[in-house]
Amino acid sequence: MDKVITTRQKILNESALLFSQNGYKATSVRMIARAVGVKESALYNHFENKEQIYKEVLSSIMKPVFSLDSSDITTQALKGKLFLSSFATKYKLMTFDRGSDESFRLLLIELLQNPTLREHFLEDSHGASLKYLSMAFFTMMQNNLIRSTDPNILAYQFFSTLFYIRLHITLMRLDHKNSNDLSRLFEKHVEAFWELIVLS
Amino acid sequence: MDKVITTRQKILNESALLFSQNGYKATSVRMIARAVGVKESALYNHFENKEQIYKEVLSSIMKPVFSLDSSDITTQALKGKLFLSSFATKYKLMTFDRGSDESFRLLLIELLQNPTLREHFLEDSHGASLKYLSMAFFTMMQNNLIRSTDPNILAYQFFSTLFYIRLHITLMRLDHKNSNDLSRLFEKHVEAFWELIVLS
DNA sequence: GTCTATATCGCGATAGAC
DNA sequence: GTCTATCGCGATATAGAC
Repeated sequence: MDKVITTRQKILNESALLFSQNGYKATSVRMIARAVGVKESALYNHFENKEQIYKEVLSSIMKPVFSLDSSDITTQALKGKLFLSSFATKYKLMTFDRGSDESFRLLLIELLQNPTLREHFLEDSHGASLKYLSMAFFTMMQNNLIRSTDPNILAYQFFSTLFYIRLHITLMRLDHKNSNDLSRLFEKHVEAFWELIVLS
Repeated sequence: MDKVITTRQKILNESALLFSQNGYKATSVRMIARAVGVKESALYNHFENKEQIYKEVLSSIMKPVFSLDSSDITTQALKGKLFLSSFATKYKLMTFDRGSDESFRLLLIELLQNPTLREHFLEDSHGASLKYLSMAFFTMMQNNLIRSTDPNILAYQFFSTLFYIRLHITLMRLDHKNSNDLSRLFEKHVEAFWELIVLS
């Protein structure tokens, strides 16, 4: 049982929440210390300064952009609708992960203000997913599973809807509004999308 | 010719840019004054305080969520692909409007941090557009222009891609990267989407 | 309507006792 | 590793001369 939450870990937890709510500048060291339950000066025993706390929070958030294994993508893609379904489910799980709202909020804010992170996002989360989906759609076309069209556009359309659902859900949850109806959008999206592209 | 830019107007212009770049808290009155070319104290002849500047900037940005005329939506929808095309073009024009990047950036940041604005957005920009598109798709289905499916999902998919393209373009432009290729995504999206839904 | 000068406050960070 | 106390700075905002 490593349920022992160290002060250092508590600082990171509370900071993540506060940074996502207010942004970097508007979150003060005082607020963090207060949330953690120690004095400001105590924070400096665990981190060099405010910026280091922020950087660690950010890096912990950037990681779990879920992994895409391109090695057996052909095999995967041949499953057709099941492939899309499983992709969407991974995305959905990520959306409902604990702390996901804060992560997503912080990611978006940083995306709009931090050039470095912007580059990472466009290459990793966005770029990798699109490439992965494009390949899958291309494979499906070659095997006459789906209609022939531009696989890049298809990937863009499929992915952008997932992203938008996630944004929508996050916004609702920030106000503690019920997002059950929205959560079913993931499945509905896959269902409807497949019906549109499938060769029958 | 009302090309006379008053100090007051210049304050609003420069503030909009700075707020969108840094957020509210991280933008100082000093920075604004400097950008405008006056001393800080002079700002207070035009606005009560920093917050009032911000509020005015925000309200000027919220307005131009482009207008949707639902009165003749049936007539419009019967045009089929042309309808989607014109909707996407309106969205595209908005994206490439002068100052649009800053507006969009500020809108998104506020969306994530300001509950009031969140509600407005979900009802106005998002809600109204989806309702509008749903009605259009429903009409198209009734008139056997497109395949029969859930018009709400269709609207969601069509709109979310437009939104994502806009986000993508905005992110590129923030780094002064070329967005010409991306701008053609609007048309490609309409083209591909129509091909998927059209009844042939 | 702009300036200089200043008041007051909250910020990030450090020193040193325990 | 936490505390109290404090420093120096930059923030918002105001007073009053021009």
